[in-house]
Amino acid sequence: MFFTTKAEYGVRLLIELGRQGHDQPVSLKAVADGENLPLAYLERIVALLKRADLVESTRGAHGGYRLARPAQSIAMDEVVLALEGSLAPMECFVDDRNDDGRVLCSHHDDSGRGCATKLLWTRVQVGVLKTLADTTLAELIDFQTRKLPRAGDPAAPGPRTPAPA
Amino acid sequence: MFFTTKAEYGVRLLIELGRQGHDQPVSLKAVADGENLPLAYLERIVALLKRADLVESTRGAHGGYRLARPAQSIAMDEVVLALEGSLAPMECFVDDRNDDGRVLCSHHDDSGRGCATKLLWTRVQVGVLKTLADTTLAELIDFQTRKLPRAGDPAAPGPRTPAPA
DNA sequence: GCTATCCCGACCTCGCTGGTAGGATTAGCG
DNA sequence: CGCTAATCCTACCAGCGAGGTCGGGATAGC
Repeated sequence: MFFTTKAEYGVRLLIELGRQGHDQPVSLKAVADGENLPLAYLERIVALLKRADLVESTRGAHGGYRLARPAQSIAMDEVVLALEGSLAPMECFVDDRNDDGRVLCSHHDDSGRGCATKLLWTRVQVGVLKTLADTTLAELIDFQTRKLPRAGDPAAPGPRTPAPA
Repeated sequence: MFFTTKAEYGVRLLIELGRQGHDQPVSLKAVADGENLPLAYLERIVALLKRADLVESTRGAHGGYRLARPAQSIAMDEVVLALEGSLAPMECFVDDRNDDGRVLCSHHDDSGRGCATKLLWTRVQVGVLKTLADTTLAELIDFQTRKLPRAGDPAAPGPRTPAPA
């Protein structure tokens, strides 16, 4: 299991924000109802996105959230990093403070020499980061709206519709 | 955290087996001592590798394990899959039986339509699988022996050595 | 038969995930 | 000026899987 539900819920939240325009904020309750997610949990998730400056909020009645930048310029590596905290494939990748004597991997005690597994995990990590960085939020929004024509829109029967903006 | 210590320990075990020849089996105790890993835990890990036909065992005194195939033909996707069980980036990827009403993701209830996150996770999964499949055990063994000249071998000072073998 | 080794299942502890509870603050609106 | 809808914040909790231990059984060399 690579990612937790934080990433799943957070990405779906961003997609919902992106589907609405930037003109008016969207309340978390609306997203929670629409996506069938627990509201209280969503609150904690959106806080992560706000701290990463991916969304901005408006408090008070009729407040809510909206994207802080256009969806085209939001890459998923930034999103997942904000939601999951890190993308280390192995525990020893998180940081260097392995003060206690536990020998989870030889990356430290070997002092860099001959750690073959680190080569492998690094390759995987770089690949994942690249995959995420190559996917923008706009791409996901487009993928979704292309298939879900906004709940009650008898036109556009097939996936061949040219997306008339 | 993508992978658990099972993958880490299992890969290091395979590397140790590969560094020894195929002529005589290597006991788990030797590996556990050399890599400083808990023996009892290693036993359970090697069982996974054996079930996947990646190693073969010899029981009794002076028994042990050895690679079931040459290291060149062992790709890491097979190894990691055997050790971790699956490589699903998200819980709903594990299998399709989501009988209970939990709404972890919309992949199911949406019946395939409009699930943008699935697009993202699929991309990541495919990328990881490809990265792992492109790395063979022989490559890791080579990387390791090139830097650790078998504990007391003043030749081969730099990484430029042409790996005689 | 002794010992080294593989084999197997039960058990345990701990941290994290996923979520809830309850409130404080802020702002539109009549 | 309240009321209400919303963001914000902190503490709490249950379940589960990771990581490991333990004890014992089977098997083969000497």
